[in-house]
Amino acid sequence: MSNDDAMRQYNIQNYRTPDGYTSDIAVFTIVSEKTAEYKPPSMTLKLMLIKRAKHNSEKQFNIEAEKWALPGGFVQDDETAFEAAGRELLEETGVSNIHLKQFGIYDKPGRDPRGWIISNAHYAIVSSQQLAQRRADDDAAEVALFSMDEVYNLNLAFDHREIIKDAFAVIKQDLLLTTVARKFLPEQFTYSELQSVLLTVTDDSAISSDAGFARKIKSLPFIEVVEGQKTQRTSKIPTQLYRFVHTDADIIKPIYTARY
Amino acid sequence: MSNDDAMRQYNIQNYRTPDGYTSDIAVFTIVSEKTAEYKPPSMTLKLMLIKRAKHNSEKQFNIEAEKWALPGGFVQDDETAFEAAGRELLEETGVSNIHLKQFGIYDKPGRDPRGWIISNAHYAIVSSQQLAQRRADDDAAEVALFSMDEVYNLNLAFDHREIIKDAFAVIKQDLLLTTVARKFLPEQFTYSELQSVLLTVTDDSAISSDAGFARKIKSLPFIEVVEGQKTQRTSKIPTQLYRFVHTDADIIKPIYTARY
DNA sequence: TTTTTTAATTAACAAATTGTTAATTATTAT
DNA sequence: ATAATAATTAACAATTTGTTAATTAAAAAA
Repeated sequence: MSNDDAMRQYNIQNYRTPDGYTSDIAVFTIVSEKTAEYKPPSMTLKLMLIKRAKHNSEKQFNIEAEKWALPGGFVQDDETAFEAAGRELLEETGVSNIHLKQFGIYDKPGRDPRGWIISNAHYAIVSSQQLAQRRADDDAAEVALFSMDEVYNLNLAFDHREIIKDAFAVIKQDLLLTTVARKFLPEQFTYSELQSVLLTVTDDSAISSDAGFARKIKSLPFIEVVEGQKTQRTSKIPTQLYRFVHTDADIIKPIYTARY
Repeated sequence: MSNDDAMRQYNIQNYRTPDGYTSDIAVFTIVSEKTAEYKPPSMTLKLMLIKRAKHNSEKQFNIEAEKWALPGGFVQDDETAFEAAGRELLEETGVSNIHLKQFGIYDKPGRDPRGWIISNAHYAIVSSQQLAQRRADDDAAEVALFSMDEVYNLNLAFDHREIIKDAFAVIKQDLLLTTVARKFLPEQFTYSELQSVLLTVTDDSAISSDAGFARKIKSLPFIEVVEGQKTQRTSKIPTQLYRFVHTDADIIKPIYTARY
């Protein structure tokens, strides 16, 4: 029997099929507040949300209108949800070539009043400079950035509160267990800039200690000194620049061999 | 506008919707070969696969027949894929109350010749004792366990080669970065039993060193000594038993504070 | 009964790393 | 010239690791 035969055979079965497949994106950025010249920045991790418009482009009332929501939309039949996330991020914010990672599926029956709709959730890392050029599209009345604390006081659409909670947990974990922090930093960075990024998600004393972290960064196998490159953007004294080593293999340090 | 209105409005849109939503499960087990009395076991991580039958229960030719595949099936509209995974695992192997975790989505257009079918992949951890009582159902002609090496020589259905590759990477990571190893062990275990589980996915010398690991296990905050409990199942000399501490909070040890 | 064998455990100790506080450096601002 | 300050290094005790060897307790063999 050919696959076509099998397909026809499958079609006669009376399974109900999903009413839609959406791709949602938790867009993270780090807002770097420069308190003064020659000072390391103070960073805050923020999530971009859109306020769903009252009406859609055809002047009809929108579902879950006027609630805050993750950007996203329906996946087309010629693309993956990952590709859809990239496309929608471009439509929504005008940015491309963004770090994207799939992190969860939301498929609880009844989660979307429009029917059986499966949401595939991703997170994105966008620099605040890139986001500054964002533009709202038809469906998005308003765009804003919220800190972790602020998000939980909002009126959120669908099950986006749960998705956002998971997104924060995943980005926190990834920032500490992978080298994804590089996506929040320029190609070359100082120890205090990397430290600031990590301190947005942890208060580990081994990371917050300046002397300790400045000593440790030099022995990390996935970071290298950029010889002869210094900057004065974080202090009066010219400061050493570092970069992440290009490597595909990810580091796994077992919890069984760590110090406690 | 009510949600019902919005729903009607949505329905008139002409998006194509998926033709199916499936839940697949990578069932892992550790086969413990007892080489002799009073010896620690030698363990191998194995994946359970089913050989797709030539015909289905209605005597029709099966799609991707006679290839090896992950167990799984269509998600129903009144359940999540996670729940479907549990249900299918019960139908397929007769085991319930199994550790399950969602790890990936496979949605590339054309991945399934039957149409636009989205696969939600999970891994399960089942003891080999539980699997021993497995039973094949109508769709599964044959069931077998394969080591990581063996799997890659098989003729695998759909895109299951890719899913399995990811499943092995995820279970390896989880075994080393979480306490999920407990699911492969009895409630109380010796240091060498835990060590054997970990050595199925790593050759880290800090774990393979007996003296080192036996010393280290006593200082891990998520493992505790079971006072006064000893066993002789791994050696002539009565050996201390340990257990995982009950805790929900997961341990995150940054790669930035590890030793290299 | 004595000896051998073996996994678990402890001991021992040098080497490496960390935690911590203080000192030094290089530059800007006053 | 002096004060201020982030980065960096120094200093050193405390902790942890890597490593090898010794010890323990029970079973098996002689």
